[in-house]
Amino acid sequence: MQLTPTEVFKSLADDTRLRIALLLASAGELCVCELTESLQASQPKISRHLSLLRSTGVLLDRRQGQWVYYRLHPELPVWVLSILQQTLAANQQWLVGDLLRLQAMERGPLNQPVCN
Amino acid sequence: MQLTPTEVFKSLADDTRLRIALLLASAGELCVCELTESLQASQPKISRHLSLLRSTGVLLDRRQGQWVYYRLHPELPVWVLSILQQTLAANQQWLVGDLLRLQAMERGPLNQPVCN
DNA sequence: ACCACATATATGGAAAAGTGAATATACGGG
DNA sequence: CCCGTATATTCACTTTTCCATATATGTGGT
Repeated sequence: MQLTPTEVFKSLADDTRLRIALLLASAGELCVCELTESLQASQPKISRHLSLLRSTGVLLDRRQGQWVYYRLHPELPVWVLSILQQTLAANQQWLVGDLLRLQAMERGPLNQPVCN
Repeated sequence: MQLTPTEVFKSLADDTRLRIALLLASAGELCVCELTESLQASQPKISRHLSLLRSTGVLLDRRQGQWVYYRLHPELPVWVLSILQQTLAANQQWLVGDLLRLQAMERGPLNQPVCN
């Protein structure tokens, strides 16, 4: 994963993608339907942005049953993690709506997401 | 200066602009001709990117005689400064060529730039 | 006033990014 | 095997971004 600085910033230079990355930095792991609900965006839109973040190596996905879970790539360079956390810490207000909608989704048994 | 996280990342999501920002984070203040030489780019190209960074509030300019000096905006939110410094520290290799060309430009008397 | 240099802006075109709508694929359950 | 749900991809389109070239503005020196 040869992630140049410009590639990193390009990856995060979109409202949807930045919110996704910060939500994952905050929550650890989320499935597509949780992100779709939290960000109030169409499913294809979320999926396309996830695909981009995955292909640049920022995110890692994991399929479990019907759901696909995304998280920050565990081998993300430390400085990238660091800027994500700095951005998250300094902009909680900007994310608060998304986080509230996320909390409002109760998880089912076995901690599985409940998607509509 | 209401700088949303997305605006910040968009501002830095270009090779030329990111290099400019990191060079300024490293050197403090540089004039346009120093940036042009350091980045080996055309003057209009540098100027356009500087204009963008200035209009988003990331950079501040100061005219002195024939030269216009740019620096990071002194009222830049701390988290933005922080991510710039993290990015700089972790990617010195990526900038080394630009920095060398910068050093190679001797400044004249009164610490004024020597263009060309 | 003119000239040389530094910097900024305008113009036009090419490439890339972002989007909704439709469709495709994958999985689990009956 | 068929169906419903979750996710991914394709298509057609619009918007944005980036660039090179040309031109304009501003400054200092002669």
